Amino acid sequence: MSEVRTRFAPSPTGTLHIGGARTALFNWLYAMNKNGKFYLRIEDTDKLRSTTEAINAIFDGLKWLELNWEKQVIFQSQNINRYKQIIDYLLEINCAYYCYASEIELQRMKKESREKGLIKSYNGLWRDRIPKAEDKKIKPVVRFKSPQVGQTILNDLVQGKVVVNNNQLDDMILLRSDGTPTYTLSVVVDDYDMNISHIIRGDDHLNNAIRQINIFRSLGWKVPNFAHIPLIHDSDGKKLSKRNNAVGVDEYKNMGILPQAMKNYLLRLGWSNGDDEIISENDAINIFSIENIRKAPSRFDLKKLKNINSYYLKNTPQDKILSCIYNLLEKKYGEKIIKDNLFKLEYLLSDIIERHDNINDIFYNSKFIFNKIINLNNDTIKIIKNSNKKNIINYIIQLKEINDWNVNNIENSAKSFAKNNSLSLKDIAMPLRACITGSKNSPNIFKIMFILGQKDTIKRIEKYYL
RNA sequence: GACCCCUUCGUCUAGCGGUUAGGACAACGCCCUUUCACGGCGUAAACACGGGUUCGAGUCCCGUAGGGGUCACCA
Repeated sequence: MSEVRTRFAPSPTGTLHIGGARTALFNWLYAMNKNGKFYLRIEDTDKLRSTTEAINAIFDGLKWLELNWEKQVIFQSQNINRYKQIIDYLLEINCAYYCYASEIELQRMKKESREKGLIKSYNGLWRDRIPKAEDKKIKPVVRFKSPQVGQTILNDLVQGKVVVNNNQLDDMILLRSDGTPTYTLSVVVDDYDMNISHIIRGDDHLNNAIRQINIFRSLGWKVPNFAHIPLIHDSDGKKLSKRNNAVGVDEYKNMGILPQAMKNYLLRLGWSNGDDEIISENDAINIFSIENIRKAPSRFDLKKLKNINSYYLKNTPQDKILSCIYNLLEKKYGEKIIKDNLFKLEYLLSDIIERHDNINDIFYNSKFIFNKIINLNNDTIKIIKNSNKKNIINYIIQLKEINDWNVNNIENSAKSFAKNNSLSLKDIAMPLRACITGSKNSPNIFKIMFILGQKDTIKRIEKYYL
């Protein structure tokens, strides 16, 4: 069997779209599964819309997801001459022709066919026509001679057998009037030149596949395997749009999602292996199969992504998570403050991770460790206001008497104080939490007091109780 | 409108002719508990509809309805 080669071929018009990321993932997994190769091709034939920022965004997104592509990246803009050469050949073998139809004529044709309920918008006017001198005032396009009788059959690896009557096929444009080749043609040429064995892409390309198959055949080239995967929808069942959704992978990165979680989530969207939910990268490579891709589109669910993220957060080595947070801390605090207090974060990290489902929240809820001054919010103001001041002041005295400052002693002191004063532990713990962390939620407050140290702890309490 | 594709709990899905229709997320409840989480236990929740085929249909076939995609000198 020949080598499996897949490709991800985005057009660089924005960020790496989440749907594109999944397409890339599937292509990558399939190639890895078959011990094949995964290529990246930038479809930048539309120079107006393609930007270098967008190209870099694609690189960055794929790198973040660790979907490694073959070193050689193909840029379609660099293959223009090759495409033209193929178009010339198609012209030569009478599989393509010049079309001199004017814009007005084209519009009329389109209108007519709409009225008749036809799918074609071009009626083949110039198929067998020889241009007169006056026709040549118009810069022609080159059109493909689509077969007009019979059927074109696509045996799609996901969609199954798709049959289209050829009388519905348009003579699509291969070369624009400005002399640049179109997507439909470039894709075919590149996929052939790159020796792509499996084309895995969104099913919005399903109709294109039928047309492209005919180009492959005209050229006498072997038609690759197609797998058209369903699109990802938003929570309303519509195509994901920027308007209501975070659509770029960079947005999820900034949200504090781990790439492993993103990949795991994307993998399970439309693909499954029994009841497996958490799938390691190695397992994914081993068990991935196109047969298990569903045909129906699936909706994007941020809650589930976050749930998976929290799983990966808990199961990723802590130093890795620490380095993610470190980047955020560095922007907020100087290096010195971080250095002096990092051991405290390290001590509390697993307790903090347990409480949150993304890096940002972990960072946000670690700030009390580094902040010199603890500010209160509405919740904590209320807690302190409703607490018994005298009790806390008395408790501070007891705190000062602790000789061996460790978690057990601190906790026991609070418990015995509560007991001796007929209070519940909550009556002590909550006010402490409020003035020590500035929040009504936190990890075990006694662990926090321990790692902050006796002096700082008492200082923080006294700020609001003296 | 035409063509193509799709349809199991709210969501992601298992199921490949005989199941009390399973799991996960979310929701809700209880337990644990200094808070929030984690964890544990539990509740509620689905085969779009109508015809066939069959002893038997979520599973096969045909309609209907609904949803999606495509109909560019964009990719």
